[in-house]
Amino acid sequence: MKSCVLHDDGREQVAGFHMAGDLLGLDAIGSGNHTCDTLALEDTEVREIPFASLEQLSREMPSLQHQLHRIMSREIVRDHGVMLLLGSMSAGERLAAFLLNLSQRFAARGYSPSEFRLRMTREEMGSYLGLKLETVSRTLSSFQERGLIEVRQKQVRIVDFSGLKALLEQKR
Amino acid sequence: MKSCVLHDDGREQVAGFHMAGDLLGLDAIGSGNHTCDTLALEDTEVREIPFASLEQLSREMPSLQHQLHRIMSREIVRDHGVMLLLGSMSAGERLAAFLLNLSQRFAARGYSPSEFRLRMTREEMGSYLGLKLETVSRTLSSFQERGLIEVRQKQVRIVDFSGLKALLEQKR
DNA sequence: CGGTAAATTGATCTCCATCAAAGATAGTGG
DNA sequence: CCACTATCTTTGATGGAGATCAATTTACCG
Repeated sequence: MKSCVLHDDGREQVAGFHMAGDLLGLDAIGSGNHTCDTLALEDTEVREIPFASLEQLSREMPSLQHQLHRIMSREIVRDHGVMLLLGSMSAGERLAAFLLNLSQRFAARGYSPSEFRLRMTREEMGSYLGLKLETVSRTLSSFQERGLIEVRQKQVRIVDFSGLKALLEQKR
Repeated sequence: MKSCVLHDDGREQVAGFHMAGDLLGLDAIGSGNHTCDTLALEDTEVREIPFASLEQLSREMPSLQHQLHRIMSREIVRDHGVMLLLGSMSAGERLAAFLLNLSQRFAARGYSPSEFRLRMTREEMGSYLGLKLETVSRTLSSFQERGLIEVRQKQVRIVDFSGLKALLEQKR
């Protein structure tokens, strides 16, 4: 699924992509309404948890309470990572970070870390990474030319993990 | 105060500026260690709240529990706003948004919304906004030429609020 | 009042956005 | 089953916003 924040003026940006098991909607607790729209990119099963019950339960179960706080905290840390990405990385670095992140998350769910199908369009990736779809496409092509990955439309295979990681660590 | 996330490779980015009454450090709950360094930009009084006691107390006081969740949720929403800014706004829009945000926060604390002193350097602003210090300086100068603000080093006076807001709403 | 850090301003360059067009893919209906 | 259409992707050519490099100027502090 993808979550989009939308600006007053109509501009919108993908704030995150979600996979099986992810908890989402935490943004609504503060004000009562959601600041994101979330859209499924493929058939998806969703479980709704009323936040009031979660709060009540977590009062009785300290471990649940703590777990909830961990999840919210992680979301904040994740967002900081994205801010770093958007604020100080080049197109290539952004794509490399994105692919490695996806790879990790697929692996955590028991799928192959090296071969997967992108569920989102180039435009959605670009929106998330602060790039235009053409730049996303070009950068992926260049990765392929350099032997880092193989792309064919939405199908991706990571060939050279350390090469991708090197893209992120070289600067300074 | 300013909070900086630092990347493995040494790059760092300002993740936020804090003012009196702000709660900070929420990023550490997940992993146990802080992913941000926070640095005071002027003499500051800080109160430490052990998170364990906060959790315990909030189990006994549902209103406190809810308040805590609101604060964490707001932090997430705020970060999404910054992501939108970094991902899809021009230098001028970023600066305008930044100044208006500061203005609001000063006003909320009983200070003048139109005249204040920037506590951070141009470089720190730039780091937060994903810009270089020269661009920050140039953009502020251009705002002044256009009669939107008056700047003299760190001292800022907002002359034309609606003009600044218009910068944010024009697109699309 | 000298020394250092910060800010301003100018000149040039680079990366990515933009504009444009051609391929690829999937879904639809005859 | 296949033409037809809409959407997505790739690739090329060009332009522009902001980065980078560089030189002053201004403020701050002991």
